[in-house]
Amino acid sequence: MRKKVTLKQLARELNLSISTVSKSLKNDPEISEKTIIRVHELADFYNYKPNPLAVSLKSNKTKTIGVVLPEILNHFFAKALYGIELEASKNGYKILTCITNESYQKEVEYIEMLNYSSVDGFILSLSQETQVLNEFKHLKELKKDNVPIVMFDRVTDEVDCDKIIVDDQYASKTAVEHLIREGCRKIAVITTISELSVAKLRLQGSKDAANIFDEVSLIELHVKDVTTVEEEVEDFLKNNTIDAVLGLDETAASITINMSHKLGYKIPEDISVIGFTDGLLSKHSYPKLTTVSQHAEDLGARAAQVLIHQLDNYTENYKTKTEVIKTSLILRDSSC
Amino acid sequence: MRKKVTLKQLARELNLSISTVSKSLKNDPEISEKTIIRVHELADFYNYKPNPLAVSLKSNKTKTIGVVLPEILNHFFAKALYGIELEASKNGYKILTCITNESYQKEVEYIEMLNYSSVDGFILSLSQETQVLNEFKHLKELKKDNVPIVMFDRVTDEVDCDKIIVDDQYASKTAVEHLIREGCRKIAVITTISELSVAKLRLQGSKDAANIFDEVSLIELHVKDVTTVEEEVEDFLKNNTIDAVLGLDETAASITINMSHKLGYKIPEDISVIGFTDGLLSKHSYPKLTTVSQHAEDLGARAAQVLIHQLDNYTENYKTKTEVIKTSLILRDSSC
DNA sequence: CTGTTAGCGCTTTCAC
DNA sequence: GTGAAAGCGCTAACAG
Repeated sequence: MRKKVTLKQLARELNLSISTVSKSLKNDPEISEKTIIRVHELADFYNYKPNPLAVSLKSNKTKTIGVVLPEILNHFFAKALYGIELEASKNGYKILTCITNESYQKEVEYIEMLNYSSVDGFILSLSQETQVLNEFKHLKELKKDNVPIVMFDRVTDEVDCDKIIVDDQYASKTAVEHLIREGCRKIAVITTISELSVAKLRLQGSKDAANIFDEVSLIELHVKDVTTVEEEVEDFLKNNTIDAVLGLDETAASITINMSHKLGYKIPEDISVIGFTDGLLSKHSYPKLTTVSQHAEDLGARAAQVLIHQLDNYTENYKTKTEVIKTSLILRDSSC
Repeated sequence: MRKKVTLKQLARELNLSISTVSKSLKNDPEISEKTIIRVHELADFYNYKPNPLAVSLKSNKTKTIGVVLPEILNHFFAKALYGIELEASKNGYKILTCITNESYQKEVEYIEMLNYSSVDGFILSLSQETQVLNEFKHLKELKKDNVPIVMFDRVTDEVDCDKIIVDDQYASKTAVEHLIREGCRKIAVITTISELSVAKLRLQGSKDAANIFDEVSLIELHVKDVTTVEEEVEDFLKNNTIDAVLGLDETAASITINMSHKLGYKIPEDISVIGFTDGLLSKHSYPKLTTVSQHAEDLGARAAQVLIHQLDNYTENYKTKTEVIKTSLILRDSSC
C-alpha cells in the first residue's frame, strides 16, 4: 500500500543507528556536522516525514482539534468553521469536524468519540437541545480529564472554559437605536430562535434601547414552528402597524422582506428592516439587508487561536476567560 | 492530563498478561469463559477503550477520511459535507476536513498534509483553479500510493478513481424543456461559473433542449467578474427581450430575480426563472425559486459510502466506476 | 488456556 | 559522536 520512508530505512541505508538519524534530523548538537548533512540529504531525497501516528503515540499529542458544531447549513457556522480551519492549518493543526444537528444526544456521542480519538482540545458551540436541557455532564467530564475546551457563540456559564462570544445584547441595542434615530417608533422584533441564549440577549438589547424612549414601542413575534413562519410573519405584518423590524435571526429578517413584497409594503420606505447575522441571505435579498455582522469568521479564527495557544503553552492552573468580539452594523438598503 | 486505562493496567489489576487481556476483549475462543468475563467486567468498569493511535500504528488504518472541499460557504458543499459526515460517523469513521478556497496550491498542500496524517482515503471535489489549470499530479501521486479516492461533483477524467456526479447535462435539458413546454421561447442562460466543468455540461444540456425546437432561441450571459454581476444581469435583462432565465448557479438565478424586481418585471408572469442547485437562496427568494435539486446531501453520503466500502473491503485490482445521481426539478413559484 | 516475544515508528535516556 | 535499549499501547505469532 502506502510506502513511507521510516527512520529505520534511512538508518540502514546510511549505516547509522536509528537514534543517530533521529537526532540528526533534529540537528542535535551532539551529532557531527558531517553526519547531520548526510542524513538530511537522504531524508530530503526520500522526502522523509515522521509518521504522525508514532509521534502522537509517543508525545500524547495529535495536533488535532475536535470541532463540534450544531449545524453546518447555517451560514454563520459555516463561516465560523472556515475561520477555524484557516487558523488551525496555519498553525499546523488539523480539525476533526462533527455536526450535532442540534441534538444533545449526538453532541454527547461525538464529544466522546472525538475525545477517544485523542484530539488535543475542543472547539464547540452548543446544540439547541443542550441549551434547552441545560445538561452539561459531558463537558464537565472533559474538564475533569483536563482537555482544553473553547466554546463560542452558544455558550453556558455552567462550564468553566474559555469562551468567545459576540456582544449580542449591545449589538441589538445599537441596531434598535439606529432605527429610532432614523425616525422609527413602532418597532417589531421577530425571532425564530427564541430558545437560544443568543436570542434572549438580543431581545434584551432591543428592550434596553426601546426603554430609553417613551414614544417608542416594541412588539415581539416569537415564531415557534418553522413550518409556518411565513404565514405567521405575514399575519403579523398585516395586523400590526409598524415602521421597523429587527429580525433576531437571518431567516426572520429575510422572510420579513419577502412578506413585505407580498403585501406591497415598500422597504425601507414603509418598513425598515435590520437582520441579525450577516449571511448569504442578506446579500441576496432585495433590497439588500442591513445587518448586524457577527464576524463569524473572526470568531471561529479567534476560538482556534485561543485554543491553540493554550495547547502550545500548557500551564498548570490556567484561568479561563471570556472574550467578546465586537459586532458591527452593516448598513445596506433595507433600512434608512 | 488525560488518564485513559490501558491494557497494561487491566492486566496488572487482573494478574494476567497483556496479551491474555487483549485476546479476552476480543472474545478469543482460546481464552476460558471465566477469564473473558472477568476481563470484560473490569474493562467495562473502567470504561476501557483501546487507544486508537496505537491501533492505527499497528494496523496502518486510522478510520479517518480526508475531505477536501473547494468551499464551505457554498450551500451545496455544506450540504454535501453534512451527508459525508453523517455517513462516515454511521460507519465509525471520522473526517478531517479542509477547504481549498478554490486554490490549486491549497489543494495540493492539504492533500499532502492529510495524506501524511494517514487518512485511509479521500473524498474530494476539485477546486476551480485546479480545473482551470488541468493539473492533477497531486492526485496521480495519491493513486500511485494506492490511496483510495472518491471524487464528487467537480471531477476530471484525468484521474482514475471512483466518481459520484450529477447528471448536469440531462438536468438542464429537462429544465429547459420544462420552460419550453410552459410556453417560453426566448430563453436566457446566465452563469457566473463558466469555467467549471459542471457549467459546461449544464450549458450543453440547455442547447440540447433548445435545438430541438426551431422557434426557441437561447441567449447566453457569462458573467466573469463577481463584483459586477448585478449590473451585468440588470443590463442584460434590460437589453434583451426574454421570457425565461435558466441560472446555471444559484447566484445567477437569485440575482435575476432581484434585478427583475428592480426593473419591475413580474415573476413568473413576465419571466420564468429556474435555478441550478437547491440551496438556501431558493427558499428565501421571493417568489420562491424553481430549482434543479442536486441532492447534495445524498451525493456526499453516497461518496462516503463508496469510499468506506472500498476501505472496508480491500481488493487488489479494483475497477473504478462513475455513478450518476439523478437530479430533480423542484417546482416552486418562479416558473409557470 | 495463558504468557512471552517481537514489532508498528518514533523519542529519549544512558552507555560507550 | 554514536548506538543500545526502553517504552508509548496495541496485536499476533509462537511457546509452554
